Amino acid sequence: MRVSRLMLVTLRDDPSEADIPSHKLLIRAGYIRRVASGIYAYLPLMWRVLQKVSRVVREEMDGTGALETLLPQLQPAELWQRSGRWAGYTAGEGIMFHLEDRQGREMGLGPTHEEVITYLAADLLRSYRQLPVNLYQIQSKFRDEIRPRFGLMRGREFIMKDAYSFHANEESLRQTYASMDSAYRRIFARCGLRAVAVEADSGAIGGSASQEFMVTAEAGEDLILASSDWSYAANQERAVSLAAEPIALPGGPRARGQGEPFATPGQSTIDDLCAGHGIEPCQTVKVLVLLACFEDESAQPLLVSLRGDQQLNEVKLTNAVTARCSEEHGALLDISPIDKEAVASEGLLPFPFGFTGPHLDDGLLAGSDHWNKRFLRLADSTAAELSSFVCGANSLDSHLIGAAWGSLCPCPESLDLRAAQPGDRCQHDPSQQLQASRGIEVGHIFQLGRKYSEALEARFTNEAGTEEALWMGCYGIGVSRLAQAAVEQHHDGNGICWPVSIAPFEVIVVAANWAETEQSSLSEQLYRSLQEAGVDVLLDDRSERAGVKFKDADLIGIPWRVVVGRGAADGMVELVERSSCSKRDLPATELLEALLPSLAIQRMGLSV
RNA sequence: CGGGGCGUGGCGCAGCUUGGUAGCGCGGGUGCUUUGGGAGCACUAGGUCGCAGGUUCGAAUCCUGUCGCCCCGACCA
Repeated sequence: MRVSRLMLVTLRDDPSEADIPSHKLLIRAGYIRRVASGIYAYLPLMWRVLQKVSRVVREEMDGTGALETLLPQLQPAELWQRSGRWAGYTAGEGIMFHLEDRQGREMGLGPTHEEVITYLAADLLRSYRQLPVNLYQIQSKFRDEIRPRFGLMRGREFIMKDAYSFHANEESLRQTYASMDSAYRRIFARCGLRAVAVEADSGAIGGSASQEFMVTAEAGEDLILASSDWSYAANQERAVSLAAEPIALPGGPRARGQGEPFATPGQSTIDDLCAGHGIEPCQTVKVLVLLACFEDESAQPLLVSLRGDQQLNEVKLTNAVTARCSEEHGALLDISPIDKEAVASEGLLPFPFGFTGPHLDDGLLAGSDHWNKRFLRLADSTAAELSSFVCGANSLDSHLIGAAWGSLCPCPESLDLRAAQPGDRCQHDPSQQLQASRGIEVGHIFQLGRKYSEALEARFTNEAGTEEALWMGCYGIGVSRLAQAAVEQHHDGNGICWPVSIAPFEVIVVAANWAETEQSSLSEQLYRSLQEAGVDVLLDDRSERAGVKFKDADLIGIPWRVVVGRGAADGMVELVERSSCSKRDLPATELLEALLPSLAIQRMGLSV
């Protein structure tokens, strides 16, 4: 390809719409253009990058025996209703674009394809003899993100590779999951990305085990907590850790564990309370009053007890509430704090906000119009383990000191609800501390189990001749996000430094002065011989000044530059490597033998 | 949705406080000179200042509404 024919439009200034380096560079270098919020056009250079990434993905997926397919993006609501996800994905903060067709039938634009693929599996998979199978596709996904961001990082339309596997038993699922894990590591390495695998929450997709692949980068949206040797790494929403040991409350339980009231006028926060009375936050139990809203329009008040120095992990809480209530009430749509206004509009007497204790009585809910009349009571284990503590007295301007579970009130169900923090001791090795780093999630693999196959009645006949639900896994890679993540990891002050394996072109031949016949004809000759050698080569045949061409070549990030300049008369050219800036002069006749071996190695990406 | 910010030639911005009919840099076109790190000079085209109302003799500027975009939180490949 010739640069003069490439519709290359580069920008000198950073675009105002972008903040992070990769987003700025992709726009400046003429790779993408925004069409609407979170919706981008992939210009010819970008499309070549995406095709190269896709090729790596295909090769590795095909290598595991997976089958490429293409599923509809327009999907009937019915399938989503059967899996129980329609309401969660369309109501409230749901992310599915949805519409009605001319007959009034509801449809959704696919944000993911578990429903469709399971529907097909139900139709096609009948016997254990057909299993396991793993189907994948590379196509655009649609998600009405609450906040699109950072160009291709979080778009509302983006390219994803999604795969779904079906198995006769859990062991087979684990094997495919493991082979996807290693395929993913090869894919990211081949694309030149430094990526790490971290434990993850399964989120709305559901299922049991799940692992995310993170490209480490400052601009990453996710917080990773990892031990210093990286033997443990997890997304913060999933991470577990050991909380600091509590300091025992002097005096232990008082008033037979009921706690002694003391006046705490206006001290409605942990900080105020502790500062006013010489108490440590870890000696207190704070009680969060929340409301969970469900698909069936029911609402469940929650009373969550946490040790005062700990923070709630909302993902863990959401999972806990879902596990306890979704069977009866459908999808959990939202959890939010209950405030004064909500209490009043529900026709209830005021709650003692700021002075709430875990013994708050269900009687407060008796007059409720819509809410469940009993609190769902949960406690983080750090709170449950306190032998005596300070907590709200459930009346204004008063707390209790020396309260104990059992005497004050029964200890609520105890589970892990706290957010792990950087600096916490690791569970697997208390001598190590968790450290924070940021990451861009480029892949996610799940063991789904039988959630979808049961909902959509995807069954097969096993060896014993009886029917059972298929075991499923699903495996995603954000292809367009991966491409931008590569820029985030590979750029410098002059522009992008693409890894050879996913660069739109591998080599650019730059004639310093196209008007000089010696330079232009030697350039043409090298261009042809590189093409014949199977190299993806770009020829800058523009009659721009050399400086402009060098700047553009650096900006768009072609890994190798061959400069045909003053030495052309003597048959000499200059070979420049973009990433290292290393330069060497050599006879044009030796270019191929100098370049091809390096290219052959670089095309394979990082060594795994 | 809550909080913050921004919409002015293709791109990046100034002008707005204190209303008087739009300017700078880059980019585009033509010509001459230049030619290895975003050239110089000259000429030139291109904007009803997001949109709709209102105030005013007069609005890019003041007021109201509305739309769009970006940033911080929940969502996720």
